[in-house]
Amino acid sequence: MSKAEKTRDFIIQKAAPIFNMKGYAGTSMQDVTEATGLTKGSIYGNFENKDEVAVAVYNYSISQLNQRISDFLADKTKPVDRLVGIAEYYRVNWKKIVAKGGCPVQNASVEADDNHPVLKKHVQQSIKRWVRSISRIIKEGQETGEIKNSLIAEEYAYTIISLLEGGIMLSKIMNNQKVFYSALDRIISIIHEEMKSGS
Amino acid sequence: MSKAEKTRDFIIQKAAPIFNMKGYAGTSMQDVTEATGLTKGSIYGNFENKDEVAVAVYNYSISQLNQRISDFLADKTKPVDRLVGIAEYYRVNWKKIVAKGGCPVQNASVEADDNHPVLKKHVQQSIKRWVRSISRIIKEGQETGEIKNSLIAEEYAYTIISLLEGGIMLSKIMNNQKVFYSALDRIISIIHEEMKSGS
DNA sequence: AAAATAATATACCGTTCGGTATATTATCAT
DNA sequence: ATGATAATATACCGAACGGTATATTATTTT
Repeated sequence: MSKAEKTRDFIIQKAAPIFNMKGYAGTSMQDVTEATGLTKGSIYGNFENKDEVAVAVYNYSISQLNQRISDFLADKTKPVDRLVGIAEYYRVNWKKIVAKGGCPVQNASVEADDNHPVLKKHVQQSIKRWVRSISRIIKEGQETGEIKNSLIAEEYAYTIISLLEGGIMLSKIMNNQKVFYSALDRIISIIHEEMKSGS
Repeated sequence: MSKAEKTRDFIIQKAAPIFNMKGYAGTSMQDVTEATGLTKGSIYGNFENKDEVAVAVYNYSISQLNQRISDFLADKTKPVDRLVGIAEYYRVNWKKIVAKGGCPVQNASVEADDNHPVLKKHVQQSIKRWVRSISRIIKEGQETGEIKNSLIAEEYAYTIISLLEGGIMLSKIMNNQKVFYSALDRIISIIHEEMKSGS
C-alpha cells in the first residue's frame, strides 16, 4: 500500500461523516482539508475533483455499513433469524446512526436523485445489492421451507427497506426513538406473522 | 393585496420546485432570480435572506400538498375511506410527485436535520400536523366503532408516513413505480386487515 | 548516500456565492 | 396631475467556492 493510497483512504475516512451530515452541495473542499489537516494540493493529488471524493466517500460508507451488518449477523444462520437480525442491528445502533447523520443511502439518494447523475448511479447500485442480499435470505428460507413460497422475495425486501428508511427519516427529524422502534417492530412482525411458513 | 405581497407570492411559487429539486444548499439566489425573471434587488426587497425564502417556500409547498390531499378526500366521509384515500392520492400522483423532485417533507427533512435548525423546526411542525391529522381520522374511526379501539392512533400514523416516505425515496431513486405501489398496498392492507374492527 | 520520483504544500486563478447601497421606476394618496 | 412613497433594477462588495501550476518535501530506487 503506497503512501498515496494510505492518504486517499485517510481522506475518505475523515470526509465520510462530513459528506453524510452536510450533504454533497453543503460540503466544501475546505471542509475536507480541515477535517484531514491536509492541503488542497494533497487532496487534489489523490482525487480528480469533488465528485470523485463524494463517490469514494459514499462507497466507503456503504461498505462500512455492509460490514457492520454482516458482522452482526455472523452468528445467525437461520434465514428468519438473519432477517430479524437486520432490524435488530438498526435497533441497537439507532443512536450511532443518528449521530453520524443518518443513513448514507437515504442522504445520498435524496440529494443525488435530481442533481448528481454519477452519484445517483452508485446509490442505485448499492440499493440493488441491498435488495438482492435481503432477497437471497428470503429465498434461502423458502428453499429450507422456513418461509412461505408464495411471497415474492424482492417485494418484501423493498418493503423492509422502505420501513427502515422511512423510520430513520421520521425518528431522526423528530428526535424520537420510539418512532423508529415502531417501524422495526413492524418489520419483525411482518417476518413472523406473514413471511414465516405456517403463520 | 399589495404589489409586494403579490411579488412575494410569485417568488415563492417560482422558487418552490427549485428548492425541492436542488435542495437548500444546492439552490442559489441566482437560480431564484432566473426562475422569476426578477433581480436580486427585488428578491431581497421581499425577503431578508436566503433562509427566509427557503422557509417560505417550504411552508408554501406543505400547504399546497395539504390542500391537494384535502381536496382529494373531500367526498370521502368514512374514516377508513379517508385513510385509504391518502394512499390513493399518492398512487394517482406518483408521477407528478417525482417530476417535482419528490416529497418536500422528505427533502427538507433530510437536508435540514443536521444543517438548518430554523428550517428543521418548520419540518418538525409540519410532520406533527401530518401525524395529528391522520391520528384524528383514526380516532374518529374508533369513536364510530369502525376502527379497533385497542390500537394507538399516533403509532399507526407514523407507520403510514414511514411507508409513504420510504416508498417515495426508493421508487424515485430506482425509477420504479411498482416499489411505491407496493408500499401503498401495504398501507391499505394494514388499514383493512389490521385496523378495521372485526378484522 | 545520491538521484529519481512520488506526494504534499503554497500561492494563486477565475467564478460564483449571499448580500447591499443606491438609483430608478411604478404605484398610490391627495 | 403631482408629490410622496413603495417596489424594483443596477452595480457592486468581500468572501468562499472548486480547481490548478508550481515549489517543496518525503519516499523510494539505485
